[in-house]
Amino acid sequence: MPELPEVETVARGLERALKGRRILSLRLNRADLRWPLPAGLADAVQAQRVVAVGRRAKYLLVHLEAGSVLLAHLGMSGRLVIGGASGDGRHDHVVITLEDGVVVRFNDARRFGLLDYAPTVAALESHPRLKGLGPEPLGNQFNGPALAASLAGKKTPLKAALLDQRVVAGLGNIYVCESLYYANLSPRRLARTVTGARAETLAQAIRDVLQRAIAAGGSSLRDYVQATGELGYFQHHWAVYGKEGKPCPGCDCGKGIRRIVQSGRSTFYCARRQR
DNA sequence: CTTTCGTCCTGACTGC
DNA sequence: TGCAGTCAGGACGAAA
Repeated sequence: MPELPEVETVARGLERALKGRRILSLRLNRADLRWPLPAGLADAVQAQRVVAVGRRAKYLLVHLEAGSVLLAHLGMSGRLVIGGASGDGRHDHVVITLEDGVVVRFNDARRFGLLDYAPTVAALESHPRLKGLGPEPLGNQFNGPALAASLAGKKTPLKAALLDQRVVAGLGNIYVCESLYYANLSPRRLARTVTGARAETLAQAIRDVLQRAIAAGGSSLRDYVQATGELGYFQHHWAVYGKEGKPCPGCDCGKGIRRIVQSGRSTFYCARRQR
């Protein structure tokens, strides 16, 4: 489940493999992707050199020399596999061939992911998929007061608010659970009650959790480039996510980590520590 | 306007 | 061993 740290890790690995290389072709293998490729995408990227690979929220941004940008979202199961075929190739929906024999496959069994395109960097800002996204949690715009302002008046549970990409961009179920744990805040708390020092603590917890995860992902970059496409981020150790019934690592309450369902998604938390 | 909910998709897992 | 059933989740659009 790629969230911000995983996408950041992929972006760094991709940049290392693609930067400076020219795209020779982009081939679509199946027409029934959930979000069809933009018309003319293959022609638009043809013969373009990759100048950089970046990230906005959970979107990968492949910057091309003409100033255009190829966007990729990995959804739940999406991967960008560098090199050999991924598995039996059944889910290699898009294959991009570059100079020097470099091949990137957009492989996505569940097809929740997507590719998109912005003709210019200026258009990127107002691209339908990026417009309306909240601040980057690791950027300068994100801090306690900004987070409190976004949560002000919100009657939804804090958990749901943090999953809203308009509030803060790039968090998914895992890192929301982890951040709330380290901030000692209950996922059930009304979002609008998070102000002042609480918002400051939460903003800092979000940044810390993400930075630690990126650091861990960075150490497995070598694995990422392998033909298997494995990222290694499944080996992350979480404090609460997926830990139902396990002891809370931060207190001796004995009741352990609880799992509840909010908005149809699992939430993991310590009911004693998180208030 | 805000908020909630259903939809999509299939591999991995559970239980009989 | 086999098979049916359940679960996971991001983005989006419809409904409330």
